[in-house]
Amino acid sequence: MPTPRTPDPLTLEVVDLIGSVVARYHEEYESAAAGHALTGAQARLLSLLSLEPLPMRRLAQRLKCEPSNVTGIVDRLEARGLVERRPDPADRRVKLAVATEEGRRVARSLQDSLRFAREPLAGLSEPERIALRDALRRMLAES
Amino acid sequence: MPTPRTPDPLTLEVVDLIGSVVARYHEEYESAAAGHALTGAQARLLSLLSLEPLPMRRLAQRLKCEPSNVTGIVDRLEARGLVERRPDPADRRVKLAVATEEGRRVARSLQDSLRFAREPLAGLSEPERIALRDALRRMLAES
DNA sequence: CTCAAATACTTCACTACCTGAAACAACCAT
DNA sequence: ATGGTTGTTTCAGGTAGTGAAGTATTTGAG
Repeated sequence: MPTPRTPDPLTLEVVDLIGSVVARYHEEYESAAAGHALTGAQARLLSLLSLEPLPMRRLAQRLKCEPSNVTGIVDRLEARGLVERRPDPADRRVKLAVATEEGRRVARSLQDSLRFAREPLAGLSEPERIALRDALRRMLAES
Repeated sequence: MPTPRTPDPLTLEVVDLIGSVVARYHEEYESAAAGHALTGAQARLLSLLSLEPLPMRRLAQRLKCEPSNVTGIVDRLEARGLVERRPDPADRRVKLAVATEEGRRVARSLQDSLRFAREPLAGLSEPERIALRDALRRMLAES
């Protein structure tokens, strides 16, 4: 019901800039993933697992997709020795996906190559970064 | 070669917030597209065509993918009457993809439902929006 | 305790997306 | 004229994603 008619040019420009940031972020993420012979989906899943093991079902929730889809992505990562399936001692229905040593190394290296929004941010002064942080926080607040 | 070791917590938080904005933007874009029975790729292509007809090759460049991929996406949009292929009078090799009347209507409706970064922006004052714009501009400047 | 419902995962069939190679037509420069 | 280049399509092959059906396990109601 809000969504003012005829948004002002300033707002339009900011929306456009955000679109550019999104596009740029994606490009860099995909290319960083490709640099490790991973697809975007594989990279996202592996990053999650580098923090902690997760049941397939939780992975699906985090990735906002169906569990049947996660099966395939984990299959492919498992075939490359980056991830393992382990039984959950507490519930024999669930399988924990856990990153292998190699998987964690790849995930770490991936993070390191994600320089976007680290380099560009270097061009901003501290007060500017604070202002940016606050603006982003407020944009995300109203969900 | 820059990429300072041990980035400060403020920078890390901003990077994280940008990640959230990107995720949110994508969710909303995909769901707006799905609301019109379009996939994300179809929606992006149709949006481009709603501005001007484009040769297949240009579409591939804009979408950053291979021309052979564009063929399929245009095929599916054409099957639904949202896009047409027209010969380019100036060069008989090229085919112009042009949005039909219906296609332009769908594209317009899609834009309207893309309220992200319009609603959230409403929470920011004008000086804040200007600061945000400048920060984004500078982030994108150094490519 | 028992057994029916719910939960976790996988498999299958299907569609979309995406790439790279090969084919074909049309253009263009020599 | 003709050989190289360009624009598009087709094809094979692989990943991503959904939804339905199937199996195993857990849980809860009686």
